[in-house]
Amino acid sequence: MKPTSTQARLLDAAESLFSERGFKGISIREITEKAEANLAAVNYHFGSKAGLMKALIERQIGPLNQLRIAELDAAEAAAGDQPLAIDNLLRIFFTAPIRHFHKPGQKLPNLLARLHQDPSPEVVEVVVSVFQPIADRFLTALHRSAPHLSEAQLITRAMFMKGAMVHAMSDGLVLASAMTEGRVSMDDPEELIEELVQFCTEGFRLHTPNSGPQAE
Amino acid sequence: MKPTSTQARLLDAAESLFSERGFKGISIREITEKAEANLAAVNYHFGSKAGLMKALIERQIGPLNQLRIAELDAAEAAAGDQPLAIDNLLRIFFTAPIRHFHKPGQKLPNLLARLHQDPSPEVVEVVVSVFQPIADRFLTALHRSAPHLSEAQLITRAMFMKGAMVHAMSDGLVLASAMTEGRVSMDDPEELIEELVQFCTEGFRLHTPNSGPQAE
DNA sequence: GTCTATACAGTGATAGAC
DNA sequence: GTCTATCACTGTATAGAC
Repeated sequence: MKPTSTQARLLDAAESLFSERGFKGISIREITEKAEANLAAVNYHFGSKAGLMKALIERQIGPLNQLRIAELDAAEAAAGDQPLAIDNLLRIFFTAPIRHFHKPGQKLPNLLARLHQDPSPEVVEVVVSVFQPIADRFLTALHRSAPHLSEAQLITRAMFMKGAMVHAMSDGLVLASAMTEGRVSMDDPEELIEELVQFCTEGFRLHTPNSGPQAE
Repeated sequence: MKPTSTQARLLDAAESLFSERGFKGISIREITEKAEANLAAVNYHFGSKAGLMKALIERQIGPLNQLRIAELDAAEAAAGDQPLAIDNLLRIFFTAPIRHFHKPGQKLPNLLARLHQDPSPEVVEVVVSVFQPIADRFLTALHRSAPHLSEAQLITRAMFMKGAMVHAMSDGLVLASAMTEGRVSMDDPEELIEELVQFCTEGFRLHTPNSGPQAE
């Protein structure tokens, strides 16, 4: 099985292996063996193991983020001067990645979830470069859609939202699957999207005092 | 600096090093060097690198979970037959760990967040053994407090909740800090607890149809 | 029991031949 | 573009000192 280029075979092999066992859990010897390439091929084509990971992440996430930004642009154009309703905004944010990744056997979200928490500078650099633009774009829109929140509240709740999404998508959900012993929590992506949209929308709508103990 | 036992020095050194750079990111040699112990000390006292991590996690999390379960027991006893209000239940769940960990320089939550996503069997075993009991306990209570939700909805939203909490606690929040460039989202733990309680309470209260597209 | 030195197979990376 | 040889490093195991 060597119908494709060495680069493509390396990317495919690395994607499935990293997704299964994590970045640090896979050796480039395993990758090159599965891809039927030489040990040095990774460094030749991608510069390093981290470079290979960055390439495969961008291959998957790049188009997805382009799609999300295009949909947000369209929705904002249609709304004119009006800010988007929070649930519409969140639906745009969640739909593309969940539809794309929420399939049986798709393990890349697990890898992404782990990368979001990885402190090594090489990994941080990749994650920031891939997700920074889309995060900025949605935070700005969210700020317009939820003007009742202080900046600290907005960022905090955006963290809650990101945590909920990342967690829900990484099917491994190691604890969850161990906890629930195989009872899948939700297998229809459309249902998961809607649950997540509703859950977070309510959270963003809430208007709470933003500091200190004070009576209502 | 060798006032304490070798075991204690190893635990302290490993905790700070793992928290900074992750489980796989730190070598036994670095740990034993910082602890002024011999390379083989880790394997002698803890059996393996994973055994050392398990010991330090249990040292920190064990008492915290005991406290949470005691508080839940007390609240349920006080409520008699009545299920607890969702916000009270969540407040008990969040308060102890956030008060304990939400301090400047405290990086253990970052490690815990990463461990929750780590696929290696050795790590999964530790995480499950430490968090399974408390997860079961709270899921049961949550089921009583939110009887309007199907089991799939309950588990799904519990995942959202866990994701939000874990994400909010791991201050690194690599993306967040990069995204917001140092603007701390929320430094008062009590404020963070209350934001998280309110955010998730609204999410659990929601009553949505639990399958298929159907008009309201 | 506790600790030490050392050996072993595995890792990512690289220089240089082809 | 590919390959081999080699480097410094990793976690682990064990023999033996105290």
